[in-house]
Amino acid sequence: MARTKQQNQRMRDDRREAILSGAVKLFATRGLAATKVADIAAAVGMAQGLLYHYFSSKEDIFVEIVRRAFTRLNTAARNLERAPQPPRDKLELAATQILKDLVQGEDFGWYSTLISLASISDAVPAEARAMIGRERDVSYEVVARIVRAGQKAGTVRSGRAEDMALVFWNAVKGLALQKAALGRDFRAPHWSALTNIFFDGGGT
Amino acid sequence: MARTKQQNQRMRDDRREAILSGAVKLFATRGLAATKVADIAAAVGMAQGLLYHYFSSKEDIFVEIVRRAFTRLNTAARNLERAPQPPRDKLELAATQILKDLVQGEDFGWYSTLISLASISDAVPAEARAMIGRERDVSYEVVARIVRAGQKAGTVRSGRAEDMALVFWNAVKGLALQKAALGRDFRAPHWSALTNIFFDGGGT
DNA sequence: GTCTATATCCAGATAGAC
DNA sequence: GTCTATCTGGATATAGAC
Repeated sequence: MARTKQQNQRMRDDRREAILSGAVKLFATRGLAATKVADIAAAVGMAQGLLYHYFSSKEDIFVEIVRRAFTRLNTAARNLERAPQPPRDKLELAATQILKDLVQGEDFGWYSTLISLASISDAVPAEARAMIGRERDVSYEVVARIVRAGQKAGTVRSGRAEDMALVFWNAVKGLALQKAALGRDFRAPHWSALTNIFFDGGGT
Repeated sequence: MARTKQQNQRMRDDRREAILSGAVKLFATRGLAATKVADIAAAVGMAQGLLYHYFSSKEDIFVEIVRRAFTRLNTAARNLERAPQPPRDKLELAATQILKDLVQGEDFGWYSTLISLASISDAVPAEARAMIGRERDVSYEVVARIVRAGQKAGTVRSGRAEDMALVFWNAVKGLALQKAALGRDFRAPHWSALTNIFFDGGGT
């Protein structure tokens, strides 16, 4: 008997999913322009033309991935903010978690890298640019608020909270790029080298 | 009377120079693939075809710029290492100088961004890849050595020197990307947010 | 040295058979 | 839904006049 509408929709979604997740790494390592739709098709194992049954263009795929990247990153940031720990522990948790994701080759590094690339390029679809403009600051602000709370509690060093958040996220961004460049040769720093930005005292 | 060989060579070099410096910003903001030679020609104000009298291909221009980027960056790093200041002052000097270059829109940010992009992309000329492999570590090692000297002198916090160098340069790399993305909207952090990586105590 | 015009190639997107 | 074959546009690189 025929499949239901829901099942068909589900299969279609799964296929779109496969395309998206195959394309992330390609876009992150080569950029939008240098990634050929033939490469994406090869990565997911389908014919080139078939991609166009799921997405209307290469740029469409790209925009969808940028959307997804921000959704995940900003959701993670907001979850961190709502977590029960005291501010200092939240910052340590963020650092250790990010570093762990990075060495384990989870999505985080690819998404971060993709956003970094998309942010600087003029050669990116307008819709992606607009999204970046809207979502860009969320995670910076989350960390800055945690820092301020920690300063009030006396567990985070003094100084401009925004600046610390800026340096922290940019260090993370840089490390994600580094990981993308070096692959398995990447050696992550100890988490304390990152939290040094926030805390006095105690080395490794 | 006719120009001398030297004069002709000089004029040719100047022209090459103009092409290179026009192309840096384009490559850094759009990447190799998305930068058209027509864009470069427009930026320097010459006809598209004329570029090929000075460089044999777009990739050739790219490789030359990567070479130049490393030359400048690594020279600056080595000069820092040889400077007369004590280690702690060298690290402060590096942070303040880099941040100053970044806000003033000097070359540093573009070169840094270009190397970041070129490092992750598989879609880059083999010669550039090879150069990156050779030159990549120089500035990390310089900073790590300064950190170790500072630790010996008791002016830099304890912890793995390599990790601090890694976090420092990746924060710088991230900030350069941020500057590339935001342009004149970029607000640099206070230098102390960067040197927090190395030093205990005293916020801004 | 500099330009305009063009050959050539390659990649995105489409058509149409199965 | 999936494939192969093809159309089409655009960008690199070259040719050739001035």
